[in-house]
Amino acid sequence: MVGIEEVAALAGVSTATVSRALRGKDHVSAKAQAKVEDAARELGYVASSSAATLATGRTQNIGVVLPYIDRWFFSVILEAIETELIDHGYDLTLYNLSGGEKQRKKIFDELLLRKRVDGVLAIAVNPTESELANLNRMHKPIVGIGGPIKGARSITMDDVAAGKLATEHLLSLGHTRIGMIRGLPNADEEFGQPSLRYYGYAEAMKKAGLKINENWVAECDFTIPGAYVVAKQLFTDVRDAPSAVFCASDEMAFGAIMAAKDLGLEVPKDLSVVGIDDHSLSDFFGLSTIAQKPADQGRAAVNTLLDILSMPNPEDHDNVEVKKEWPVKWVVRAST
Amino acid sequence: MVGIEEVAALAGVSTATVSRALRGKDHVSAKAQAKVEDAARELGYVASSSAATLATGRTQNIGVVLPYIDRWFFSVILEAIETELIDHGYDLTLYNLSGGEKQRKKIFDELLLRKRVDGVLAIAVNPTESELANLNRMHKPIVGIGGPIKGARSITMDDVAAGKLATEHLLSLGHTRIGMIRGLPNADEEFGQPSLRYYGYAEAMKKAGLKINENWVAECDFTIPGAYVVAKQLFTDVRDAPSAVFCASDEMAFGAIMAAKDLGLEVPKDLSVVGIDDHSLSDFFGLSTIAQKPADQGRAAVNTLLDILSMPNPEDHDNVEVKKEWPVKWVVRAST
DNA sequence: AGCCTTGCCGCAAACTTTTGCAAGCTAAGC
DNA sequence: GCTTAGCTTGCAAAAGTTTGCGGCAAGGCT
Repeated sequence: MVGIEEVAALAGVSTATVSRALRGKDHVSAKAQAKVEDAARELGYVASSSAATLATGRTQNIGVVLPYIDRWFFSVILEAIETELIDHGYDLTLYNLSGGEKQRKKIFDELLLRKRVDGVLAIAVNPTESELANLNRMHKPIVGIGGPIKGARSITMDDVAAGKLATEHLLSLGHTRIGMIRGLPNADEEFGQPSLRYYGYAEAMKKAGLKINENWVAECDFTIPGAYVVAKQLFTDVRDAPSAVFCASDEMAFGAIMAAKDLGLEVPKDLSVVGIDDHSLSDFFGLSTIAQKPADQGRAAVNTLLDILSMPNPEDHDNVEVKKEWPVKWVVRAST
Repeated sequence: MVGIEEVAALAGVSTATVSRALRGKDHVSAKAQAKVEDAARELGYVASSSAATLATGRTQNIGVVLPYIDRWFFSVILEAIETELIDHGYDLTLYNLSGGEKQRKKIFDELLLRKRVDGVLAIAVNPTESELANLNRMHKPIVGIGGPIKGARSITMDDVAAGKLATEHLLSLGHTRIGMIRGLPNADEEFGQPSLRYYGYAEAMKKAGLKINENWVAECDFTIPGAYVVAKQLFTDVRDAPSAVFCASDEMAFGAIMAAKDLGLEVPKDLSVVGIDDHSLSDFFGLSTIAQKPADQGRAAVNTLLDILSMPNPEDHDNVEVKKEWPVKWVVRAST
């Protein structure tokens, strides 16, 4: 293949000058610059990134670790991260944890340490202490999204506060018969979001002096069909049904709204529904919800990580703010 | 950082032996093997992939190019590809084309050519001749999914046949008043799926001796809300509404089903609906559809690409079957 | 005219691993 | 005991780029 030497020969300069010219470094005269650019274009030269990595120690590549891709939150965030990284001249290599414990071990103990990435973005993944120690040893900074990583920077919303906020919104509308559709507590979410959002709900109810009716709290996975089934049960109990329901995610709320419709209930006349996420379909369903803007979170995480990487000496890394609490925003629509 | 020399020193062998032992190559005695493994473990050594790439010319990394991530077809396929690649010891680096023409040029003319990937998987992306020529020049094989790439291997379903099949299903049920919700013809899909599926519909109608009623063909984007709006119009025209509708995608079909419900129509009594995809929610909606199994397509594409890469001399690459027509499968549920 | 400064450029080392080749060792066969 | 075959091992070159350092040229100043 055509290497830097061929370009140097054609341009009549040394490889050092070619390297400097092509990366826009100082100390290259305008005419040398032009000659090199012409030669490179003519030969169709592009530098080998492995050789560049070897020489510089920088890969210009970020590893992204996440448990799912085919879910709203994750795919939105991934798309945003990818675009932001490309804009900054970085590549993205993807590690999906869906392959179980063995695969996770391989990813953390080998793949991320092989000088293939400069840093790591962990989305809703909580590294163990030893995983974190390994990354530290290799000077690979990590930034978390969707859950606070102990000892690392992370961008994450306060799930308890969000649950509380959503519930208080319903309370402020005068509701007292408030139910909740929450995630399965044993779901393999690494940070226990299913429970956190429930705690917020419980807290708000308690503060308002209301007791929680256990018949009004249902558990299911974070999907439309899951919520549809439990919601139908929840609303069927005519003599004692909630007048409002807080769903731990927007997709659950969609299921709840569809269930209500199928039972002949009108939203919000007979039933108010709120969710958390501001999913792309929430507008369509007229769902009042708490926006967590995953794309913005993703971009913020990228920039935090790139800030860390731009610090020349690793000991400065700790000067970066350890935890950014992500602001959430109310979006009130027709469902309340 | 700890390199291969430290390991060699600790194990009391040469770096050559360390390299061979750690990669399970022949000609290493059992005791040397053990010593090396112990030393490597003790030092926490993992080989630098850039140095390995430089020496071998193989990156063990595949570039995946796609236009969207946050869409059902793409996220499902991506998840499947990632898992399959990891299983085969490959990494995946992701290139998202959402950044416009400039970004696309950068990706094809630089990023993919830098010896950072061994091959390319293009999902619903149709490379130009010059993009393809560049990849060829660099001996980077490419395999396409979701559309036939001229001059390269691809895994793709026959969209015309699928459209025909779906329409014939409705015909076989006795329907004659068959409408279609199709994609916008100017949508920036690279292979014109929106039109292809319509052609299949048109063909089937013609074959059955039926004329297409232009009032029964609506255009919208490939989303639930988009289809909901046009479906509502389609079904409202009481004196002359279709009795069945073929939707170019399952998500459109969901929108159509919801619109029908909101108009008080019963599916399938008053209206039959079919889609294409077998989306994860299709079961929930009881939608009859044509399954295209994107995860299987993704895995098949990975294996095709890896087959090509395993051939020692590039001229053999052409012996790989040029185009695999992907089989589609009927899934009949309650909507017809 | 000579000296100094400034700016440009090239030499060569360095980054870390893989692998062809040759050499060394062991064991078996005569 | 010697030869030979065959396995194991080490040496050193090679992969392609970046970059510190020193050299050189040109231009300005005295």
